[in-house]
Amino acid sequence: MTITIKDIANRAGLSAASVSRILTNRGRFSEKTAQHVRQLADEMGYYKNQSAADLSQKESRVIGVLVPITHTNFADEIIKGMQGKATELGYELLIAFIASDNQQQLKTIKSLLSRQLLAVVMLAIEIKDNTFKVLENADILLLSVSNQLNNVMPSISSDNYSMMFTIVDYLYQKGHRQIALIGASDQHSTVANLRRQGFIDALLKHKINYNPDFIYGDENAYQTGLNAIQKFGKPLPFTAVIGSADIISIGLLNGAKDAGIKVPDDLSIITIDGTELTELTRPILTAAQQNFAKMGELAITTLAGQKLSPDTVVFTNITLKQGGTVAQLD
Amino acid sequence: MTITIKDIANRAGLSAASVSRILTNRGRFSEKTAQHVRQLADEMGYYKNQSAADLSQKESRVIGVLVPITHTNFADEIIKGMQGKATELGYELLIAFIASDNQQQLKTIKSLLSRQLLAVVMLAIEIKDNTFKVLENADILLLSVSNQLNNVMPSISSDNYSMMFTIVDYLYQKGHRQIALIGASDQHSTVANLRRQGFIDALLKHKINYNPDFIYGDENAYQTGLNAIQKFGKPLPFTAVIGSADIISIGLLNGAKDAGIKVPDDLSIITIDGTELTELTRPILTAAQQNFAKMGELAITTLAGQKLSPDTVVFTNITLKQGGTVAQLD
DNA sequence: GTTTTTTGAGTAAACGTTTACGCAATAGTT
DNA sequence: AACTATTGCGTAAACGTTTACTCAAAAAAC
Repeated sequence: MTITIKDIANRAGLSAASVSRILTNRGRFSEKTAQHVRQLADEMGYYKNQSAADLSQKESRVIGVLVPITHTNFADEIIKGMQGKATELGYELLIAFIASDNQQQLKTIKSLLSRQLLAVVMLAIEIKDNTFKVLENADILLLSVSNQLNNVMPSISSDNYSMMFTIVDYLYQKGHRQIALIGASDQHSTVANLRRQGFIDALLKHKINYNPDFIYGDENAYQTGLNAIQKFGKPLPFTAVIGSADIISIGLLNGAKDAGIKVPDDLSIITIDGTELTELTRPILTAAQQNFAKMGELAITTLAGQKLSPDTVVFTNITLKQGGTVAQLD
Repeated sequence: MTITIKDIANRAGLSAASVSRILTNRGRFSEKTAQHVRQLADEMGYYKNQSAADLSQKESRVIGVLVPITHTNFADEIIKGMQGKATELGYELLIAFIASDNQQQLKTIKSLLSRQLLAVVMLAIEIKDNTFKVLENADILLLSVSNQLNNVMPSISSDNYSMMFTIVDYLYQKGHRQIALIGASDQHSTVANLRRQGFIDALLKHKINYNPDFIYGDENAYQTGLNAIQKFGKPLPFTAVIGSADIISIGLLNGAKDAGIKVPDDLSIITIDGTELTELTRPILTAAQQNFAKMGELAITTLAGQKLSPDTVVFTNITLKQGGTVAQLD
C-alpha cells in the first residue's frame, strides 16, 4: 500500500490541500507546520504520484528526448548537457530510444505522446515523413539537436556550412590541395547537403578546382571509411580526407593502415565530431570538434524560452582539436 | 486543446466508458462500433493520457531503467535487448541516466519513483549505500543487469567466476604461462572480486603459480590500461594480459603501441566485453564476449515472471571471439 | 478598540481514464 | 411462447494531486 498525501494529512491533522501546498511549495502555509509535514513525508517514505500530479496540472515540465538506438557516441554528451540544465531549471527528461524499424518507431512516438509533454527533442534523427506527420499533428513543441533541419523544425546544431570553411582553411594552410570528403553524399540529409556545399565553396575560395569524385559515401558508418580507401586505392589521388563523423574517420584510418598507407605521412585525416572515440586511435584523430554538451544545454534553455518557430536555428561553435593525423606538406 | 476520450464518445454518441473499453480492448463491445470508434480516434488525433490511465489502474507496466551517464558502450546493447522484449510483452521502458554526483543521483531516483513503476532495472551500476536504501525502502522490484550482486539484489549477468576459467584456459592452450589481469582490483565490486577469484583459481587449476602483482588497476577506464603498461615497463613480465573491459584493453593496446611493444608478438591481449569497440582497433581485439542483448531480454522476461528474490542470479553465456591480439607461443 | 489586511488552512471541483455494477435489448434454448 | 443466457453499453465511483474559492483567526493599521 503506497503512501498518499492524504495519509500524511491524517497524521498531521491537516487537509490534503495543505499538504500539497507545502510539498509543492506553492500558496500559503506556515513554516512551522511545513517543517512537520516535510518530516512526516520523509519518515513515511512518501513519493509523489506524478501521474496524479500531471493530471491535475495544465502545464507539463517533461521534455521527451528521442535518441537513435543505433549507437551514436555523441548522444550521451548531448543528454548530459540537457540533463544538467534540465534539473537546474526544473524540467524532467523522458528518454526514449527509437529504432529504425518503422512500426516500432510509431509505437515509441505514440507512447511518448501519451505522456503529457512540453516538447519533443530529437537527437540527430533523420526523421521519416510519416513519423514527422504524427509529431506535427500532435501540435507539440519540436526541436532537433545536432541535426540541422532548416525551415522544417527549429534546430540547434553546429553551422555545418561554415564549419567546412574552418576545416578546409586548416587543411589548405597545412599545404593540402587535393581534399576528399567522405560520408556526406546523402542528398536527403540537410546536414550532408550543407557540408557538401560548404566544402565546395571553401575549395572555390582557395581557387582549388573541385573534383566531384572526391565526395563519396553516404552512410554514417565504419564501413563507409573502409570502403572509401578501397575505392580510391593506392596511391590515393588526394593528400587529405575529411571524415564526416568519427566512426567514418576511424574506418578511414584503419582502411589506410590495412592498405599500407601511412597516416599522416601519406594521408591526412580530419574528422568531424571529435568525441572521445578520437582519443582511442593511434595517431589520435585531428578533429573539428562539435560542442555537444553545449547543444544539450541550449536545447533546454531554448525550450524554456519557448519562442520557437520552424526556422529558428541556434548554432554552437566548433573547435579545432589537434591530433596527429594531419601532416604539414612540403 | 487536447482530445480526450469524452470528445470521441460525444462524436460517436457513446459513453466514455465504452470508448475506453474499445480502445483498451477490454470488456464487452461490438466489433462494429469498435471500428467506428477506432477510426474516429485516429481521425481526431487522439492520444491516451497515460497519466490518467496510470492513475486509475492498479498495476503498472512501466519498467524504470537506470543507466550510468558515464558512457558505457554496452548499455545500448542491453537496452536494445530490453526494448525488443518489452514491446513484445507490452511493457514500457522509462530510461533515466544517472550521474555519479550523489545529489543528482537521489533526485533522479526520486523522480523515477514518482512514476508508478513495476520495477527498476539497473545497468552496470555500482550502487551507493544511501541510494540503495532509498530504492529498498520504496519496496519496488529491483534487478541488476550485467553487474552481479549476489544476495543483495537479483541480477542477470555473465558468470564472472567461470568466465575467467574460459579465458585462462584459452590463454593456457595458446602457450601462455605468465598472465596479468587489469582493471579488476576493486575490493568493493562483487564482479571484480569474482573475476579475481576465478582468475586465481583458474591459474591454480593449471598449476601456474600466481603472482599478486599481476592483478592491477581498479577503474574501468582507458587510462587504467595505459597506466598498466607504464607500470610494468618493457620488457613486460607477462606474455598475456586480460583487460577487464574493452576500454581498458584499448588502453593496453595503445599503451603497448606507445611503448614499442608489439601486439600480439610481444604481448597478447584478451578483453572482457567484446562490444563493437573491439572491431575498431588494429589488430582487432580478441574478446570474451558477453551477451548483452540477451541480458536485456532476460531482464524483461524475468520481471514478467516476477518470481524474484535477492539471490536470484541468471547467467548468460559468453563467447570467445577471435581477434588478432592473442598469439600462439612457441 | 475598531477596522482593515494578512495569514493559515479547509472545501470541493477538476484533471482523463478505468472498471465494477446494473439494465435493457437481443439471442439462444426448450 | 416463455424462459434463460448473452451482449452492448451507460452510470458512477475511484485513482492522487492541484487549485480557485472561502472563511476564521491573527496581525497590522488607524
